[in-house]
Amino acid sequence: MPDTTDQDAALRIASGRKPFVEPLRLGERLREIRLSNQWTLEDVSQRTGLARSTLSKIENDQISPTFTAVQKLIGGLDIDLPQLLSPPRQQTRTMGRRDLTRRGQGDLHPTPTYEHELLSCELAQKRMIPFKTIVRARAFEDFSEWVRHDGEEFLMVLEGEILLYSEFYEPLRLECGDSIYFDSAMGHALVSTSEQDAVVLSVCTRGEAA
Amino acid sequence: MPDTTDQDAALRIASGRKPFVEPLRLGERLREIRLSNQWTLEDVSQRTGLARSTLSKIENDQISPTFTAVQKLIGGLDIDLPQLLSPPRQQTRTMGRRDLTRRGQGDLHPTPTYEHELLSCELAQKRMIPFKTIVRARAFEDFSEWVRHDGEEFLMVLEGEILLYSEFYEPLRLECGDSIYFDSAMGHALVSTSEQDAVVLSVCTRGEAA
DNA sequence: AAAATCTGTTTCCTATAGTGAACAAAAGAA
DNA sequence: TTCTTTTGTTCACTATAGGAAACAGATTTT
Repeated sequence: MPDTTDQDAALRIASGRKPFVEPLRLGERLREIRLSNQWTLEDVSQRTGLARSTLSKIENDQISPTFTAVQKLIGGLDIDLPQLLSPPRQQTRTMGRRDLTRRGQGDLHPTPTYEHELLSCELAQKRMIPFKTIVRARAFEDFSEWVRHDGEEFLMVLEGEILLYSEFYEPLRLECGDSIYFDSAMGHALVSTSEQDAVVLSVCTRGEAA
Repeated sequence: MPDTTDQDAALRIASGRKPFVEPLRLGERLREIRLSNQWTLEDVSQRTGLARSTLSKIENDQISPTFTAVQKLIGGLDIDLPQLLSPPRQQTRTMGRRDLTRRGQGDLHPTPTYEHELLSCELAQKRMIPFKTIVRARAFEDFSEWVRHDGEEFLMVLEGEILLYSEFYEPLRLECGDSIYFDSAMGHALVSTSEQDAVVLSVCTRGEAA
């Protein structure tokens, strides 16, 4: 055995890393999730493909689920593993915030091509950025280059009609009520094709998932 | 089963979460960690308390380790679980995806109180879930309990007029064009107050920040 | 009320994860 | 070379996880 081991052990202890993993009451957590969604064991069974009995045993810590079982769990319950393992539910579960924006009362940010109206802009630390945009541009040439930003964007046409130019696709005609979801790192640009300027509602993601 | 469940189910389906979890080459990852530390199977056995043979089988994907085994692994190797599971760091910097939904062409998911039309539901693994909802409910009593789900929600009234009931606030009247952003873990419920059923556009966040 | 349906638990049984020993291949040590 | 020692894999066996069905308690129906 190489010396590495001892040294690593020493470092590990020195680092103050918890030498033991806490019990991790997985069963407890599972039941918590199940009940909070008001699911019965049968429901969860349907979702995960695991037998009722198995689920019962897991919840009562009578068995230690196989990793494949855990995968079925997180898949079926549509949660991710950290969520399943983080019983510390006291996680400053930010909840209760609210930000109202009356029609036309958003923050205006005009540009040559667009006129943005930022919605819900009093709320910081949010994971989505909603805004209403009046599309002034009338031709693709109005843009000096692609609009491009990290994350994803959802967009619905509220008024008028637009042409969505994008880096990897042919231009797409969108009419009132149509919507589209796309990766906003892909270059994109909107132009109005209707008589009056078109109006679209957009929502972008912000920040980055780990 | 309360309405909550239906909506959650709808959202889950809409989210396009892959029904199966990918292989998750845990064995490969384990070997990677082991070799990078220049440990032998015996070393790891010492550290984790698992048998050499067991470790070998895990590395070769011949067995699916028990959750207790996984705990021994992360404890003994002094790593945390995400570390053990995040070898697929090749995270395709997804860009270029696109999903168009023409007006009225979304997936319908009716419930007693709402009629959801899921938008952009062909795209899996997205960070937002957009949907258009016809609000059928006419009174708060139509709900058996609060609608509630993790994450945040943005909402804009497209047609009609609604009353937004929420757990921590007084009911709020929203008219066409008004929008609001709130933590959706806070109980909430919408009712139409206009002649015809109101229509709102909602976007929810999904997934969990680590 | 009884009957029928659900809930969660428990009882088998089988499928499989985990262990120790045997194994073959490689690496030193003589 | 030959004899050890150490590597990883494979075998045989035991321990245990997972599933079908039976179970009892609660709830709903009739």
